[in-house]
Amino acid sequence: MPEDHSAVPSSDGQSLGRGHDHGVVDDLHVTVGRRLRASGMRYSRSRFAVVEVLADAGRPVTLREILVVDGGRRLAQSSAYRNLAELVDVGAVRRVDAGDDRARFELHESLTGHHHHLVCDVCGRVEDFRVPDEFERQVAALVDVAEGGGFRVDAHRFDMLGRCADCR
Amino acid sequence: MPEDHSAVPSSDGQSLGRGHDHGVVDDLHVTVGRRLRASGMRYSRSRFAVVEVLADAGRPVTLREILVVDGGRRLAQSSAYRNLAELVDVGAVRRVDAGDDRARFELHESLTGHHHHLVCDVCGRVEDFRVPDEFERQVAALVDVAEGGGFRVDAHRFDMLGRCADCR
DNA sequence: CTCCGTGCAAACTTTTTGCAACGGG
DNA sequence: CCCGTTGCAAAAAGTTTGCACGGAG
Repeated sequence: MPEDHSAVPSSDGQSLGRGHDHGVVDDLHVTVGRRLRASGMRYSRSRFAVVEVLADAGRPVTLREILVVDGGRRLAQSSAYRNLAELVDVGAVRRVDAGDDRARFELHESLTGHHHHLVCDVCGRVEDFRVPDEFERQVAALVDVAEGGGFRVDAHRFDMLGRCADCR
Repeated sequence: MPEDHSAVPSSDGQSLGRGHDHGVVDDLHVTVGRRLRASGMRYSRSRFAVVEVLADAGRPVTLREILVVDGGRRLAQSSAYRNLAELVDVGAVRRVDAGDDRARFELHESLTGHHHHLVCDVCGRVEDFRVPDEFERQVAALVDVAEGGGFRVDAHRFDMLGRCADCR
């Protein structure tokens, strides 16, 4: 199921930053490969390419954007869907709901850090948005309230919806 | 576009509570009827039935749940989709994303009051969840941050994802 | 009488599945 | 060689649209 903000499903609790100069990307692939192999899967060229696209984008991307991977080589739709589902399963990718009909995907928070989203209602573009710790502490308090009511909270999502700078 | 937490699109800024004993439901229909007519539409039997289902549920419901309206009378799928789209347009209904493939709908916040959701990853059920004002004040602060970055915030959504009491 | 609203069926879009061929280890 | 992975095509699922009929105003 999509929208998983939970802790790392794998056992290698590594958390990688994004946007750094070097090394980090290698770590990313090492980590993803490890998680796949831990579930008996290979880190194939297609999967690698998918992860590259997600890492380069730095924001949730639609399936269509992912299809053009590996510098023009076109990945079969079915393979893309399968790869993404597998990457979601091993906790390397997260599915993001933007309110429209298109599925969007981003690297799992265990790889990029916890964040939220700004969703443009016009063009559908989704940008990452990090919030102060104080806010997350408030969220934690709400989690307690919900759990007191018998609901087991695994994750949360907080999105702002509106118009991005390009569409206003 | 779904997920509209914004202010009342219509001009009759009425806000109705839910779960009260009587009168309120009538007000609900009066308000919805007014908003439809303001856009040149009728409050037909089908639309009335759809609103009834949403009001009775008190939580976001799937299209399938809406199809069985009016005590067994089955509404055509196309009509349901059309009615819902129209009700969304006039600000009487809001579309809710639960992460699965099924569309869900609830009465607009201008009719039920601002709230958030508990989404069960297992059965897909969505429950309403109200949060303290203090939290919303924090949200307002974050809205300012986002707008400072050039993003015009129309609404926000905050959902907790996990397992409901029945599925844990 | 004039439109709006409805049902039915067909069309569309997005996602999933079956199957044979491919290829890494 | 074995078995995970891929591409292609077909199938499914959900949503939208075209069209003619029926009913409200």
